[in-house]
Amino acid sequence: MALKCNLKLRMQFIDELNDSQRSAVAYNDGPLLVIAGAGSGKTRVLTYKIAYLLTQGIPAGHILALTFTNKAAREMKQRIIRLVGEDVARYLWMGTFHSICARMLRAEAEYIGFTRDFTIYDAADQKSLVKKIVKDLHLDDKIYKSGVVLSRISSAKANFVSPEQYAHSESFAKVDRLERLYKMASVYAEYNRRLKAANAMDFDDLLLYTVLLLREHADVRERYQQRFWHVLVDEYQDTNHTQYLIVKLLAEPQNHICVVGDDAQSIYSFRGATIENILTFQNGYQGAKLFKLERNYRSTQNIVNAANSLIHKNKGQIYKEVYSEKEEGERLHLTGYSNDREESASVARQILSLHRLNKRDYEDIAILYRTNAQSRSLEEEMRKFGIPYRIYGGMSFYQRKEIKDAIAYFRLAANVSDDEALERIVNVPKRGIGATTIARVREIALHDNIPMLRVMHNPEAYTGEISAATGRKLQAFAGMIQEFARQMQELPAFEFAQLVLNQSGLMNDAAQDTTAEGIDRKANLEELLSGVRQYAEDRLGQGEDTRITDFIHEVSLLTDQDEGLDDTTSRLTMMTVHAAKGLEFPIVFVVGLEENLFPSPFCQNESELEEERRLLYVAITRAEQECYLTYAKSRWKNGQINFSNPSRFLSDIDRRYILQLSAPSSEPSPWIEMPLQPSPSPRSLKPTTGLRPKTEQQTVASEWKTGDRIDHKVFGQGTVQRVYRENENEKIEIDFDTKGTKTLLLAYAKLIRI
DNA sequence: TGTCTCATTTTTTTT
DNA sequence: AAATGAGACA
Repeated sequence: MALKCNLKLRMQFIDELNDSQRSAVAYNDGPLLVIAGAGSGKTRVLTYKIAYLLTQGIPAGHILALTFTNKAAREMKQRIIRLVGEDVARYLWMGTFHSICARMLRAEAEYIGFTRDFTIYDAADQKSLVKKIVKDLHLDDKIYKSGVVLSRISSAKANFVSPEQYAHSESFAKVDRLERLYKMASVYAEYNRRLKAANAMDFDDLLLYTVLLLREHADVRERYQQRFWHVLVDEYQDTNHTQYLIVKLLAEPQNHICVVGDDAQSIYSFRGATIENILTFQNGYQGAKLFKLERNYRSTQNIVNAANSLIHKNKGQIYKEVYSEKEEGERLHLTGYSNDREESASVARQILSLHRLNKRDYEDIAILYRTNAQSRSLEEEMRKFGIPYRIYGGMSFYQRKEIKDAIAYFRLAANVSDDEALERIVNVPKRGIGATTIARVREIALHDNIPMLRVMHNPEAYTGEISAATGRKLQAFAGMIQEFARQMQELPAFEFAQLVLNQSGLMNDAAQDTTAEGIDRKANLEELLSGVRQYAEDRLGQGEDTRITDFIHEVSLLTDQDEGLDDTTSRLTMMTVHAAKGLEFPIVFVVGLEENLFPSPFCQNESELEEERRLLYVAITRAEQECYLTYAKSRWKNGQINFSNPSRFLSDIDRRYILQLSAPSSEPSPWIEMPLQPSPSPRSLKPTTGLRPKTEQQTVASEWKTGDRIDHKVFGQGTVQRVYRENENEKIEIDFDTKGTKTLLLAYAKLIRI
């Protein structure tokens, strides 16, 4: 068996690796730093490195590989399985820092004063907690804005700075003084205290507590050090100081460590990532060997050269000259438009033309932008032109209100101290427990230092503060949760989820609501149930029944990159540049290349500007064959028109590699007809966030009837032809006088009654 | 307590 | 343009 793998691998060594890649894979004499230029086969090196170690007889369970996304981990594992077979690769420790840390922390929870069912607070939980703290400490919420406070806390945690150290840190205090955040250290301390009281961690805590665990407990540390014979880290340029400490603690004392990264692609410093980790690697690991991968296998020469000319405007990087030996290729196309609508429309038109005339697959095309908000106008134009698309980011399934509510019930049953989950659902569906009551319960809980649920269990103890009538409601709720907590131990995940959705009234509440949203909510809850069932089935055969806690733990670490892409239609991809990291497409459009957008208006100092430049470098180097750059002279932003100049980065790119085009006329090219078929598939359309029913501004199809005159943002004025239902989505068919075409719009299409 | 209306704010990227 | 939050009122 081993021999067979060895042979197989050896053949692929010869076929698929170049000299530098091969040396990096086979080097086994100490710490290893691989600087891998864009498209130079970084993932391939890691994959082969791991496969190589496996064929050397290192058991999979002794190899730890840390990646940036769950998706990257999954894909790498698949590739390794293809090289060495599943039975060899199955036990690899492979995942994001966060998921691996969570796994260790749950196993060792009691060492750090948590239980193994601790909750991971998401961004919404964090925000609501910070708001409460700011209020309780009588601070001004205009100054202590939740976003600002959280980014300060996150930055402290990314640098492994405790609240005590924060209070004495001159560098943190200096920044805080500028923002008048004099009490930041107290807010941070209280925030941590309450997370711990709730048996909860935020994302940064997963890393931070792992360091504490390993540092404070020699027995645990040694156990893991003995488990991980080899530690490999992908995207090392985007790790923060806390992650550096984790890696160091795990890799010692043998330091069989291999990190791979590209300083030119470091784009997460806003999240605490520090390029220092890569720059000083050789100081931290004595005798570390450096390999550089400089040959780009992805893009044409023009694309690589253009990207190089851009990135060379940055100072302070590890010197490397990325080159391509592919064909010269087309120059980058640069086009300016008078406004964002024209930009979107022209991109859509060009994509339609690439598809129809050049026979390009939609799957081969991506549109990248700086901010998620830019997707909206692009989305409208794609629908107008009947181009199938997929948008990453924005609101995902697990962020929908009804799903978060359902999961909050699960969370509370699993962790009765989870006050954020409790506050979320204590009155959903309505139980007559209002804000005043909740505030009182919170106050008591805080004072007695117990979970809110405990207070609700025996309200008689607080007769002065809680009336008997209210007390009964609280007790009923607490009793229900207690019952859930009990059932959770006995029932398998799916049965439990079903029970909770029914007995909590969530499902019923959605079913009663016959508006389009109600129908959607019910469908989503059912989808959640089938998701739970699917999850449980996938894990069956491991012996035990899957519990709901396994499901929530997994879900709380999911990102929208990880969501099911089970449809097979060829679709155009739209995403932020950040989300595109690590991906590649034959054709890439980078839109919105303007001052005050890309680079972002928020960054003022030179180093932040350099990060934006690296971001554009990442964007351009996603392209294999063709790259289109666009900007608009004016753009809608916060309900206002903004005028701006082309991005300064455009002049950083050597003119030799750019083909500047004048904006085409806004009329459609004669050879491209408007599509006859309705474009969007229901799945790809997400309801607008926080859609409120029955307001004047937004409306749903069910509220329209045949003959209504309407005005649509894109299509202009028209008449409603008919309203009907299909696949749980209501559709409305409209005849637009101005265009003379019939078009289908989804229920959530934005319509204005005349 | 719940619902409706009006005013204010928004500044990016995400595990 | 749209989401959030505070205040009025039933």
